[in-house]
Amino acid sequence: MPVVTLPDGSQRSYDHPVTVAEIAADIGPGLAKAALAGKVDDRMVDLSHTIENDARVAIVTSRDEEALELIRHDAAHVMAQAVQELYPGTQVTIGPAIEDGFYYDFAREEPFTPEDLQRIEDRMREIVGRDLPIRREVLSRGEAKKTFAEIGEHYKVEIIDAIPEGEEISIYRQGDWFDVCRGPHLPSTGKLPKAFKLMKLAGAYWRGDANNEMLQRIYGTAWRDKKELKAYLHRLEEAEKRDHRRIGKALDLFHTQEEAPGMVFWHDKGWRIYLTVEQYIRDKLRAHGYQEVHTPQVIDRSLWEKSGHWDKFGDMIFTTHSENRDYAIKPMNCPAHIQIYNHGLKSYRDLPLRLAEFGSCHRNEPSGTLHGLMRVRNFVQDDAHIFCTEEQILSEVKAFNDLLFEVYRDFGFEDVLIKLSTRPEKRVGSDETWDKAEQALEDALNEQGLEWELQPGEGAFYGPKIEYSLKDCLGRVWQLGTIQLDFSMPGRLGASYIAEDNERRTPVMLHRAILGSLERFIGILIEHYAGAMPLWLAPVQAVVMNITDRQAGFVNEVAEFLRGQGFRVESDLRNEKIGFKIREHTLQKVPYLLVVGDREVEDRSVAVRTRDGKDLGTLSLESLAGHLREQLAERS
RNA sequence: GCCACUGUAGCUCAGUCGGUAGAGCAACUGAUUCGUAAUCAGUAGGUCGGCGGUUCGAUUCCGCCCAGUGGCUCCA
Repeated sequence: MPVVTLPDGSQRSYDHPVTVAEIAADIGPGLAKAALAGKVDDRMVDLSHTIENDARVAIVTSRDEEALELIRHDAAHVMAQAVQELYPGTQVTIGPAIEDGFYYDFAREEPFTPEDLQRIEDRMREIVGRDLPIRREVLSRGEAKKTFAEIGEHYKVEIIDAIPEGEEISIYRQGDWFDVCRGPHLPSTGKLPKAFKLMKLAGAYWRGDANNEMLQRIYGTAWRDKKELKAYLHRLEEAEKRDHRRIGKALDLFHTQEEAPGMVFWHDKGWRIYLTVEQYIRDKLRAHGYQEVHTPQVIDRSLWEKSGHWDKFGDMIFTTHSENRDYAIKPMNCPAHIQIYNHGLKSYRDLPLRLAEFGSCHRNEPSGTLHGLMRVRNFVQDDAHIFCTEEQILSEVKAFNDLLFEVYRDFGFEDVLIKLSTRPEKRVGSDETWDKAEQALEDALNEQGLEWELQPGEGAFYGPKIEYSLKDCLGRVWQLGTIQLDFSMPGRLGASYIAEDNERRTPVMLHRAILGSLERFIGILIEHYAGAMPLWLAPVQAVVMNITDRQAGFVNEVAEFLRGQGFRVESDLRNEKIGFKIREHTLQKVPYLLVVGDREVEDRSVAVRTRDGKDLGTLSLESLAGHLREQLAERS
């Protein structure tokens, strides 16, 4: 008979199998009322779950983190019930809990409208009000399929078919409505907090396959109480204010327009950031033993046919035509770098050879994927290709990791997601080579104490890779850096070197980028800093402003002095109140606001204020320049 | 590319149940010279994303196209 161990270590023994609900009631009536589910040996179960053997048991209430997933999953069910009540004939498919909420995919001819969302939400509240008991039933595979086939739920039948043999098939019933589901669920719909909101409509392919029909997905968010919901909605609003597209417009950094979809018009201020980033990387690469090269934008189609890109990515390549020749606007730099490598005979003594380029690439990305600076059709990669021997892979990957993290840290990024992708089914190269390569990547990550995630089978056909990603302000993950081994292209394009034993060998090629695309990286930077760039990146580092016309001459003198020291400084001599100017330049996120009145002219100084509203007092020009230099060195 | 939504002044947005449109900020002009987040007054500014259709008349209704947004798929 079961002995139950509670989280505080206390034990209760029962002379009969007990349900989680009974245990909760046994502990106290308050807990019985608050109980939402149970956790038995760390597995979430329904309150009605019966415990027959000794186990560790915890009662899950709305105070527990685990309750969130439960609530969200239930919200999905309640939404599905509401939809089917309101729109008969709609089929349900799947509806999981996700980060911050839930969704459910429906199959229905007619599209849902934003007004429908309000109706559905209202009906959900009504269903919660009905306080329908939620009951679990186990069915045989045949029964389950028959049950859903009878009511015309064909997708559910497919789902049941996909459940592995031997696994229990359970359905959950609330009122007349039911769904196949592993559970667990709340004991009744009345336990679902009314802290949910339907957020948006979207299309989604059945089973995530673009060849399948498109379903209608409704996204919602759900929380333990109204306060949490409100906080979440507030967080979304705040995140929206950091959106790089919005800031890019407000700070006059760049724009895009219809005539050049997916391509960026960089304005003066945005381009200053761009050039600063580029120059920073250029210096780093030089210091780490890279050569910088530059290759043509337009290259004859025959080279892309040889490299294999024409066949594989033909529809993504922009082309142009002249005098009976077809050209590709280069979608990537690697074949061009191999052309440079191939000039002159290479010896093993030349390896590793590292060729870097700020390579402008054009790719005709599908229209639906474009997104501000994050996903564009014309972008510049901080690209480089390292030609080396198999033995050099490990040390090159390690050197790259060091360089990458050094760069990310300088830009203020600490939170990097790392993924290692290994051999896919369709691939080139021997298993032995893949073994060695994958091992080298893994060893490099482990030896450097980095946390990473394995993505088996996700590598390119030509080699395994590591990807480094950051999140944007809305939590969307964007890949920046990558290092990919390539066993295919050097051979295809005839790259070779003479080894120690005088044999001709094919080098391994490592494709690598730290920022990925400068466009995307700057997008991430803008969101990370909400437009308030650190001094070294700020397009305008300081604005000098006068209080009245009397100080105009000295303002110009100050601006000249600072520019002479290499700072990006502007002056604002407009006939406006000082408060007005301060406000404007603060909103423009200028790090230092330098005010000159009669007092400052008198002792040849400036009153220094930061964009955060901090008053640094009155400084002489020399001490101000010194302070700025310090801040630059700290990259703060 | 697929599904849904959106496209009105430089920006943010309102509006027209079909009779050629309005606010705030910005711009311009004038006054003001005022010490740390918005000085006052006036003026000007729009083929209502593009092309077609219905209509006496379309920014408004319908169709197609383009672009953007949110997802899905994709991302060498």
